Amino acid sequence: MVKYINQNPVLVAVDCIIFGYDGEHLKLLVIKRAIEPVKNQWSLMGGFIGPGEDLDGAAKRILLELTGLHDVYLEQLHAYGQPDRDPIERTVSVVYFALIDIHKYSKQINDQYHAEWFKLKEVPELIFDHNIMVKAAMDKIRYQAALHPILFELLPKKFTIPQLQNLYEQVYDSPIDNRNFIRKITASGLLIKLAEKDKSGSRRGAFYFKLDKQKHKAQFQSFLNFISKPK
Amino acid sequence: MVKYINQNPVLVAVDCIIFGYDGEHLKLLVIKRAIEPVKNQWSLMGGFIGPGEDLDGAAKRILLELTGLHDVYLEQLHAYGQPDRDPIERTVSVVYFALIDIHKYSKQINDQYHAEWFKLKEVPELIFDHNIMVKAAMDKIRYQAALHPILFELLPKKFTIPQLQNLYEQVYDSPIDNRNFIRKITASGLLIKLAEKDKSGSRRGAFYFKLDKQKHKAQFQSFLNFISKPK
DNA sequence: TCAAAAGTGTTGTGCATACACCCATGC
DNA sequence: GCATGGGTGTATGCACAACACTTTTGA
Repeated sequence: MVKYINQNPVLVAVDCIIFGYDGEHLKLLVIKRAIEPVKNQWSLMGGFIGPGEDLDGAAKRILLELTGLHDVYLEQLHAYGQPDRDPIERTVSVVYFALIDIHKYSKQINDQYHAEWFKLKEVPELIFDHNIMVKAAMDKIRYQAALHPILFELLPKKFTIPQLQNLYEQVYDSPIDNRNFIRKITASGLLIKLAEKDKSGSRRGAFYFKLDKQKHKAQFQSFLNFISKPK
Repeated sequence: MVKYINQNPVLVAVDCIIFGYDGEHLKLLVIKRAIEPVKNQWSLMGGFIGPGEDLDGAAKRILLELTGLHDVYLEQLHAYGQPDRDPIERTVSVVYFALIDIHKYSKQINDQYHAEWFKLKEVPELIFDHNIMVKAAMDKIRYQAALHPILFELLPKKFTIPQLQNLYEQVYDSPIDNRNFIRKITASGLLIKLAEKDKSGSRRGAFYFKLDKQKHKAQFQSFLNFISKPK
């Protein structure tokens, strides 16, 4: 079989930055690395691409392995290729980020990885360039969420407006005026009010809403301006 | 030296999508591929990453080889990893797009590649998945240009408002109201009017402007809304 | 004087912001 | 009855879109 001559093959890994939201805090799922080097240090979940597997496929596989979840919101973030980013062997990493409904994740699925959720502000030191990747992912999510309704991917089927608002406040790490917030959200027409209330957070209870999936899909590409523009 | 076991190294290439604007049309620079397979077919300019070279570095090198230009606007677009995208050998391609001032490009620089500029609408069939990459790059540029002043990268130091407007019209393939356009542009404060006029396009002549580089840098990250929102 | 492109203002509308109080309920 | 969080309305200003005519000047 013919090959390109004089080229150095390298390893290609896919790493996944997995975000979740428990109703209070935005969280990141990281694992204790199982192999040398830096075994047992905190790391993003990742793996090498298999033969016959494309990048998206590898990301889905890795996510499935760790979380047991299919059909997750997954987006390619960036490729990292510093020659020395992995001290053992040259490895180019293609990084994806995922937004999952944390309630669908069950710790039992795969305990071999010693996975743990950390609040975003309390994420420990990660191996290699993984901290940089996480920062880039947060920047991208803030950018995207300001224009497109991606944060719903983090919520369960039923959620309340206060939960949603808190999520935005977590992502942007700043308070939001709730009258204006509600107006924007309702104006977008993305939510369907349910009869049921969540009474866990207050005496009065907050109405549950669900996402109008048709509209969500239809409006995903248009610019929605959920977030006040920074002056 | 220790290595990861049981992994298949693959080739990693960097391909560059190079845009230029000649004052009339948005154009793409492609080359006639020099090596088998599909030798002599139209292709993006690319190359394999060298040892000791990171991805951005490889992109810069490739761009320099073809155009002779340093300090070009260059942005990573996406990584492509379909197992069979290159029929010879598994190759993951990390794609960058570049916006250059076409006047700085001189064909003499490097004629071995048989490079040619094509109007965007007349780009020929390219090898492998390169057409898909170009489409993705255009989508991204439209997205970016609607919010951030990136298109100035395509213009020479001195340019006229009609040129600039035509560039936006090329990118979005639709006419723009020039009163509203001028208002937005001047309101942004990004342009500095020069005394000189370009008399080549009309009897009356159009004033040259240059970019206020301070403001351009400062405002690059903020949302500018240059383009009317699609309803 | 005419053709061809450059340049210029106004108005209406909708959207974003700022801001403070009442509501419902369980204890 | 009171404490806690949920929910609601209005006034103001700004930014955008729609729209047509005058200016300049070389031929």
